[in-house]
Amino acid sequence: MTKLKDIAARLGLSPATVSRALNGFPEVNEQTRQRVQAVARAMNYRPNQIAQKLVSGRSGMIGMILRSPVDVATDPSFFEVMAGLSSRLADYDMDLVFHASNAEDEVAPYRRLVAKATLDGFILNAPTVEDQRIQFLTAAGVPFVVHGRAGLGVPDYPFFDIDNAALARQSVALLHDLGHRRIAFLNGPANYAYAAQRLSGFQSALAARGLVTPTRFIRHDRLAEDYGQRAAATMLTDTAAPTAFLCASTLIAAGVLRAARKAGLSVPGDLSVIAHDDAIPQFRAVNFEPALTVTRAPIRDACGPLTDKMVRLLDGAQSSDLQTMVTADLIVRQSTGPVPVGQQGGWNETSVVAD
Amino acid sequence: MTKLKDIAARLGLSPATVSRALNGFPEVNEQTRQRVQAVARAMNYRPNQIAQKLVSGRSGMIGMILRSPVDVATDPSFFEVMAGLSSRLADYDMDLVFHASNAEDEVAPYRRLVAKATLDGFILNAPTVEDQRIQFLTAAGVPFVVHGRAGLGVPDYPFFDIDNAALARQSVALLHDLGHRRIAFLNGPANYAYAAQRLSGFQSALAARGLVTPTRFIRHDRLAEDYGQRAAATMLTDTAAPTAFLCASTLIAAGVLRAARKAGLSVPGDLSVIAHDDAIPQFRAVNFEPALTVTRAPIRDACGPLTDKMVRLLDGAQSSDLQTMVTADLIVRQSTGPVPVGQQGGWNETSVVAD
DNA sequence: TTGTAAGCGTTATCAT
DNA sequence: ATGATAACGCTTACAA
Repeated sequence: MTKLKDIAARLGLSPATVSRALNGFPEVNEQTRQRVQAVARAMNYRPNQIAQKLVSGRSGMIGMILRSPVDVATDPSFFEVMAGLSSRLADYDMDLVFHASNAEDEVAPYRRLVAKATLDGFILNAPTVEDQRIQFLTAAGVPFVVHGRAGLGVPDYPFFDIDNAALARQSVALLHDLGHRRIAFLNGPANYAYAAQRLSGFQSALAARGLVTPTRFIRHDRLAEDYGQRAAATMLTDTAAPTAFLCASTLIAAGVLRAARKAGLSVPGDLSVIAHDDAIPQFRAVNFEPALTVTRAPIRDACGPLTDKMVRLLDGAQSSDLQTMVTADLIVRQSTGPVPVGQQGGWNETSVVAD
Repeated sequence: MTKLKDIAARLGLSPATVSRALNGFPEVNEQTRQRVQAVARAMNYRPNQIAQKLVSGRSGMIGMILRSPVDVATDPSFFEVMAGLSSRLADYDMDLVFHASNAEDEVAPYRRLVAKATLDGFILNAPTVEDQRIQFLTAAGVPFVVHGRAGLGVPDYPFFDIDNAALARQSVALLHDLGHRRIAFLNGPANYAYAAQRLSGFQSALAARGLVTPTRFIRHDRLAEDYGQRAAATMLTDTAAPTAFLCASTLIAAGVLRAARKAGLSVPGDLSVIAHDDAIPQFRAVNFEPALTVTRAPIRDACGPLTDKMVRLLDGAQSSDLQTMVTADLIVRQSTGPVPVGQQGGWNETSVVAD
């Protein structure tokens, strides 16, 4: 391993000058800089990050912790996000450190890693409504950035999120404009913040239009195909069955389409289906039969912003300057259409009570 | 952050003594050690890993690189393994650094990270028959440990693997003893070493018993349910259909069971199914209907050994002392039974040629 | 514009 | 049994 001293010796310079030349300090002679850079390249010099870290006080390592059984099952995007983050961090010569927590205590690994003080910060995924990790890290004064956000309002930490409430509202608006009055909602697990946010948007959009959806037509579960199928199958047997389904993911929508097919219902003739699409490569909504109408916000778009926020946070930026909320695109395809004739009636308060 | 100097000052000792006391050097007075440890705990002292690393020349970081689209689809165990490894490494105060490579050049991230010289070594997953990464790291002289192994023989690097050839032989033996003569093999992707090894074991076991399986009954594809279903459905229409299926994973077996059901065949009455079971929580072979006969080797059992090997390798152990091959357990359940009467005939060479 | 020297927090080599 | 002191490879005042 060539070090600063070696290349200094080779050029008859001091290590300090070499360091300055390599790090773009303005005062060094342009000639010397050229020579230094040339020799550095020739000797295949790489700064020793450990040494750099010792003096800078930073480790250049960002932690990301998987909630072990939970995330794998509920968050198919986890991988995608990790891959994106690691490559973005690499642009800053930073690394992503991976750990896993078990169900018993999701905060434990944070406690351990914070105590070791080896990491510069954490990136959190899939926050829950009252996220323990956020509370711990806030109290500990450790820098972190959240992919998503807890609660319904604007929190006081850096985050990147899509406007989940708006996305539900957009979907309801589209369906309502098509004449639908009985809209079911197959949401994600209730403890996740995004699900709470979407539910809130869904409810407020309904209320604004004088609609109502009985609680038996609002479900919370893992983003899986069989959930979609089973829930839809059940709901479609109802005497006042939904004419439209809003799905938390394309996977769930796939299940709904399957249930519709089995029930002999055509989409969008008899039934409209809309979903939120995280644009995960495995499940391309365009390829659905029929092509799926979606709200779309590619999850990989979050990686760049999250990384930038992390870096800026470590450089001392204010949390309030590191908050981004993007709105999802509404892409109308073939799975949504006008409400079938004779199905224009809505649910009413009594059916809510009756539930 | 309390440092060595602080606690030394507090006790009127030198940092050196404190370091020795904390690191269990035999020469320090037992009294002093007690005092030092007490104060260290009281002051909540944590050694600065960066500083330790600078002097030791080690980073304490092990790299693991995901082959981006490929691994996610083909290797559902990747997560499980990463989680296991990270927690085992934590026992040694080491961390797992995650990166992702894209399809274009799977070696690129290794090149980059090796150049940075930040990591102590790499753990490789799912080696292919002629693994580029192994070739590169070997040439570069960088420590690595492989989960699995390339090729059919014993390589010259540290690895932990199951005996894939033996596993295929065990399965064939069981089926053959039950009278089966027409055994199909739904293997994993052909480029993976484990698939090549299993194929080799499969072929040799057949040969040893004077059996033959035409190539159209040996398939290679992703470990997915629909692969199992489609392949089985096709094969079962053959005039000399297989009486038994050997599947590379429980997922594939699930597909085969589905195909059998659709074809009106009972398992194990009309058809026997055996699979290899990596014991991934999502797909519990016991819960299959009927419960699946499997060769079983929990993938998480590899994490401890892999970590130990890595640590010992870094401590200078010989590669040849760091090679483990375990045999899978054969667990006979309800999906295998005697060959149906009238189906005892085997395939012959001509049907191979005819293929 | 460049060099000298101190320091980041440890561990290891000498002394004592 | 303990203490000085010198590393580890780099950055950064401060001097020149």
